[in-house]
Amino acid sequence: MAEKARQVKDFSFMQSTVYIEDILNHRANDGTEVTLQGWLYHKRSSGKLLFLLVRDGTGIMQCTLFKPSLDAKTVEAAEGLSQEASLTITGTVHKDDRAPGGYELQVSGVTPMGSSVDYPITPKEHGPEFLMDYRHLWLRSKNQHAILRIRHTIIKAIRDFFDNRGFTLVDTPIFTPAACEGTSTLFETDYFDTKAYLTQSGQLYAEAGAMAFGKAYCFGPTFRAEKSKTRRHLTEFWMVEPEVAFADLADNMVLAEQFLEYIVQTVLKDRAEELTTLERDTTKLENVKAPFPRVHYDEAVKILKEAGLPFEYGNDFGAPDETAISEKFDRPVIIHHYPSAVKSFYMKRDPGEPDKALAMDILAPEGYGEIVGGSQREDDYEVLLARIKEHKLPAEAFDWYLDLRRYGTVPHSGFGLGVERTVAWICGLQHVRETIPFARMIHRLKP
RNA sequence: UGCUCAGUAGCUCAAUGGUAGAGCGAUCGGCUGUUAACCGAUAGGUUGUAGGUUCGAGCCCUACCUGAGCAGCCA
Repeated sequence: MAEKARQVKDFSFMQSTVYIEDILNHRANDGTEVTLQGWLYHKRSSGKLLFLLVRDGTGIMQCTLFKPSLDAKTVEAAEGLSQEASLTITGTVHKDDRAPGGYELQVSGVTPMGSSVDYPITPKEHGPEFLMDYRHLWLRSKNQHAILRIRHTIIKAIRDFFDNRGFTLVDTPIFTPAACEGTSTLFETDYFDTKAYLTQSGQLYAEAGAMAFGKAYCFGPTFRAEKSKTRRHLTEFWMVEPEVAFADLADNMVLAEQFLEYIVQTVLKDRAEELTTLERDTTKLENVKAPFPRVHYDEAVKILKEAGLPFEYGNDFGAPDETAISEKFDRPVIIHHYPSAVKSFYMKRDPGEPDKALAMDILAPEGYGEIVGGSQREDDYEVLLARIKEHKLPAEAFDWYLDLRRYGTVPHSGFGLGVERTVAWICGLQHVRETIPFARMIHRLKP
C-alpha cells in the first residue's frame, strides 16, 4: 500500500486537490484537513446534522455538517446544493464506521460552483430507454463507472497481450473502397464524388500488416448497417484483429484461447471491486483457462440433434443453437471446420475436407454467443481470385489484396474479437448498449 | 424486414367499461448519525396521435406514430 501511495504521489499533477480515492486508500491521514472538488451525489439531513455525499469520479465521500457549529453562510450554501451540483468542500478527515467507506469529512467550508436544477436521474429506478436518452449523465452513476472501468481494463489487457508478444499495431483505415467480406450491409458515404464505405473489418489490411511485420494487430471501431435490434448488436463497435504469418488454424486457436484467458484473468485480478458492484458471479469467469474445448462442426451438429433442436446440416448456427452448444461446457468453446459455403471468401478450405473452411468461432459461456471469429486465410492466388469471383465481388477492388498472394505468400491466420460482447459477458450484462460510453444502434444516434 | 409486447404525473408503475391513483423526485416543515433515511404537508395529468363502438373509453375496435424484446445478419 505504501508503495502504491508513493507511486500516486509521484504522478500527481493537481497541486491543490486531494482525491477521494486517496482518502479511502489511507493516503490521507486521519485528522488532516483536505479540500475536495466534486459533485453532490446525494444529500440527507437529520435535524441539525447534514450529510453530503460527494463524488469526484474516484469515489464517494460522506461529508458531515453539524449546523450549530458552522456559520450561517456555510450552512445555507450546503443546504442549497442539489443533486449533481459541483462544489469545493473543505474539512477534516475522520475515521468513522458509520460512514460508507469508513471515512468521512467533517466540513468546515463549502463553496458551490455550478448549480444543478432538476437533475433528471434520481436515486430510484429508471427504464433503459430513459437512461439511454440521458447517457451523458448516466455515466456518472456507480454501475456505469464499474462497467466502463472494466472496459478500460479489457482494452488495456488486449493491448498488453499483443504488445508483450511482439505484435505490431497496424491501424487500418475506416474509409474503405469496397466491402471487406461482401456480406454485411455497409454505411455509405460520399467521398469527393465517389463512394466510400465505413469499414466492417480491418482484417484484410491486417493481413498486409502480418506480411510486413510477421505478427500484427489492428484495433478500432467497425461499422455494420444491418437493422439489427437485439441485445448483442451495435451499429458501431470496437474490434481487435490479430493476424499472424505462418500460423495455421491450430496456432490460431491457441493464440485465441490464451488471449481470452489473459483478458478474463486480468479483469478478475484488477477489477474485483467493480465485479462485486455489478454482482457478477465470478466463479464462472475463474474457469476461463486454456485449453478450451475444441468442437468440430459435425460434433456441434450432433449436440444440437441430441438437444432436440431443429437444425439443418450445412447451415450456420443461430443464436439459440449457440446457447445450446455453449451450455455443454464450463468455459468458452471453440467450434471449427464450418461449412465453407456459410463462411467468407477469404477463408482457406481444408484440403482433407474440401467442403469445410479452416474457420473457428469461439462461443462465450452463459449464452453470450460468438465473441471471436477467425480462420486460416486462403493463401493461393488462383484459388483466392476464383473465390472472389464466386462471391461476385469486384475483383479490381481486391487487386492489392491479391498482391499479398502474388509476392511471397505464406500460410497465415487471424481472428477478430468484439470488445462490447466481451465486456457484456465479463460484466454479466443483459445488453451491449451499456458496454460502450455512447452506444450507436439503429434507433439511437444521440447523445 | 417479420413475429410478439408496450406507450397513464419529471421517473417507476396501478386503476372489472362507471369520480385518474401510489411510491420516488421537486417544494415547504420536523428530527444531533443519516446509509435509496424517516415523519407531515403542497404542487404536479389533453392517459402517444386520429377516428370509431357505447348512456359512458386509460380500458373495446381500426389506422398511424414511437420504442422494446426475439429472429435474421454478425463481433
